[in-house]
Amino acid sequence: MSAIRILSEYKMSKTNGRVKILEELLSTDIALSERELQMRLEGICDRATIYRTLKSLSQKGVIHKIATEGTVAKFVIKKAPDDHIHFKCTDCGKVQCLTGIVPDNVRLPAGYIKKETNFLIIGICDECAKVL
Amino acid sequence: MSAIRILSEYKMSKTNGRVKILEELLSTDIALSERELQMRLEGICDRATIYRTLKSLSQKGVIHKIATEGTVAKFVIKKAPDDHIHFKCTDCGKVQCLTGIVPDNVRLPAGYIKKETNFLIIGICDECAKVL
DNA sequence: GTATTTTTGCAACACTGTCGCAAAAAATGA
DNA sequence: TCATTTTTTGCGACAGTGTTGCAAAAATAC
Repeated sequence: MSAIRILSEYKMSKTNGRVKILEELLSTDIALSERELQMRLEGICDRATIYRTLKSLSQKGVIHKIATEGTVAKFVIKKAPDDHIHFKCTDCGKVQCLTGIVPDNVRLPAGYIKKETNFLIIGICDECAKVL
Repeated sequence: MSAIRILSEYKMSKTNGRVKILEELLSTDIALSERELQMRLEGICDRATIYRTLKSLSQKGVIHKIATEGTVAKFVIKKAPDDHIHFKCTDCGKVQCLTGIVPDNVRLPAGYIKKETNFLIIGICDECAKVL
């Protein structure tokens, strides 16, 4: 799916900034923060624009917002099914989707309604563990 | 377990602020942010003290730091086993532990090392769902 | 191509969390 | 108990995140 096609689908104007932000997100499996996006885009657009775009895209369900233990939120394209797990490496700092691992047994108690999940495991990724 | 006893156990000085913060956390199942603690403590101590106390307590494993989708971290006394799930209600904003629900099937891929988990389900809690 | 709608960039802002440092409080130990 | 040592506090300053109002600019509609 191309950036432009996604924007069309959700009836969002195809501005330069949005296209570039989406292309950047589409090009990686690693979750990016606003700041990391800004670095990669080399000032193609303003901070506020990036925040606004990320907000729209996550409200429309195109990307997933991940709360990590720090202060910053990170964002990834939604490819995997909804209840998958994210992994944050304390060594290299990368946040990635762990596709294929869906936690079972997460039935909520009676009366609770699920809207969304945010499952994060913090530890050391395979790459960094090799070097240890 | 009393606040003072916990502080003794971890060899932390028993200052007024720390005792009150811990008592507040012990008195509820709902996760609180620094801000919410400050409101409840009515200025008994400084912002910085609350942050420092929360940091120490979570490093020692007395409380659990929960990253919610917003910017703020929330904290609860650790009662339940480590891998339990937290629930955030979008209606009343409360974050609570869901004891008794431990997700199965969360084996990490080869090479990954788990340190900590942060499982959050976002939705509507039983109390708020009743009123809908 | 012009009119309308949407989005941008900028600046300002509120808020979270951290830190250094001097003053204050708690622990130590005779 | 009181003096000494150690730890913690409060304050102010700070860096970073995310949001917002508004005029200018860009994209869409006709």
